[in-house]
Amino acid sequence: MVSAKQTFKRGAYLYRAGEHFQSIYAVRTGFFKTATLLDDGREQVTGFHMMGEIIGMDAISTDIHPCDAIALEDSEICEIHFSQLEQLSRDIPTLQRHLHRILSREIVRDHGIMLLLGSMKAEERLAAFLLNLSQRFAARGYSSSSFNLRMTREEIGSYLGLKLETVSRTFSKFQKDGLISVQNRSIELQDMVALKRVLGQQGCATGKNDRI
Amino acid sequence: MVSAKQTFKRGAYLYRAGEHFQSIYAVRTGFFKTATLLDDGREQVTGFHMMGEIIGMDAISTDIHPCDAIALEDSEICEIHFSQLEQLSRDIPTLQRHLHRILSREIVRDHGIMLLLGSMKAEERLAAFLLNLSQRFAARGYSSSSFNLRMTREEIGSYLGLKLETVSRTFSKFQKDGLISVQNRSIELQDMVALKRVLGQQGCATGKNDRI
DNA sequence: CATGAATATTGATCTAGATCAAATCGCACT
DNA sequence: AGTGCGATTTGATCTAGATCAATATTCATG
Repeated sequence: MVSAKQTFKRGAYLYRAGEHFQSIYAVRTGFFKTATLLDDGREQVTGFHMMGEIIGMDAISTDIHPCDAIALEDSEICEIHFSQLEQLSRDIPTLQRHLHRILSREIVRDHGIMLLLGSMKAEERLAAFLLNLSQRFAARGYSSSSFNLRMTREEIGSYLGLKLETVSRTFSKFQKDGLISVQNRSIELQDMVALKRVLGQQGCATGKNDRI
Repeated sequence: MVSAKQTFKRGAYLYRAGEHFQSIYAVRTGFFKTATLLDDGREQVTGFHMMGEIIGMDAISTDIHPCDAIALEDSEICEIHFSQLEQLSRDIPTLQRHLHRILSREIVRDHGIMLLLGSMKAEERLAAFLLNLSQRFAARGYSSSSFNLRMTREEIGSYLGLKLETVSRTFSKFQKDGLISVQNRSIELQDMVALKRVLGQQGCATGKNDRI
């Protein structure tokens, strides 16, 4: 069911929008983005995916991938043949339950982003984004306060519903205020409490910084 | 597995955020909204649900409902006991596949809203919203051009990431331009082609008007 | 190592939509 | 039918973030 690891160079497509669906993919190492190409040529980023996360579940409904998945750094993935997974999960209830939880978790994650896009302002969105990355790195045994962004300001902006200039300016402001230290793609969270306070300040989902 | 129909008066809760998860629900008649109550008391609407649609799938991942589900008019629902559904879907591959498609469709739907919230402007969002409702009514055998909104301007705004005044103003503008006719909750789409053109105009997901 | 193309920063200005405010309308309930 | 509250509309103003623009930095490539 799970095929051997495959490697993808930075910039390589794991799959493309429109391709037939056959498998979901587990990121083993590296970093991916998923994105939809809009008619006018711009792209909308729908997610960033790191080690241990599953991509491709949005294709189950139509058997066609609705978005592209692109490696943001050299990466390894495990292909999971979906009908074999379904077959197996018929015999192993625990696996079945696990699959359903993973599908549902994706829905919850998306609701969190809808919340962010629908009700937070720029600083809150960036703070939520950084804290979410931090927490995911921490869960994988990496530093929660110091990491490298794998994506451009434009990709962050697309994901958060902001323009790249706004992303850049907000990073600069956070740095000026001593919340973080940025130089290019390298980020250090210097005052996580204050970052959480940015999130929690006004008219938004407080305390729910695991929302993304 | 499927219990007898239950009825809910307008305003009644089908379930509340924080409650233990046991079942998903199929809307038989009527109209529901799902919403998360934010810490500051405001609510973020995450979806509107009509006849034939399934609610509650976001609770599978944690066994706790992350949002409220509230009837917007007198409604009937069918409760589907989820572990019984899982049990049954082990024996009936077609059912299993169907369940997976439904879960995945919810993910795709959410990605559509993320797209809308992240890259469309007010008029485009409203046009997408109206066309989506229209298409869902049509699919159920109701008029695609004339229907009643079950929700307030504020709820529409919360769903679309707009303030209620903006929703109202945009409806008025559409009416002035002859695209629709509104009086209170009753809507008539008078020029669907033009509405689609609003959607498809600038820097947004054109032609993908089934996106919501 | 040089060169050019992405990527990022920063400033100046503009605008869509938020906010504040005030009528008006419509519906539920006595 | 009257009453009162929530929902809606519309106007006036304000502002966060978009847009336009110029420069600086980083990185891939021959």
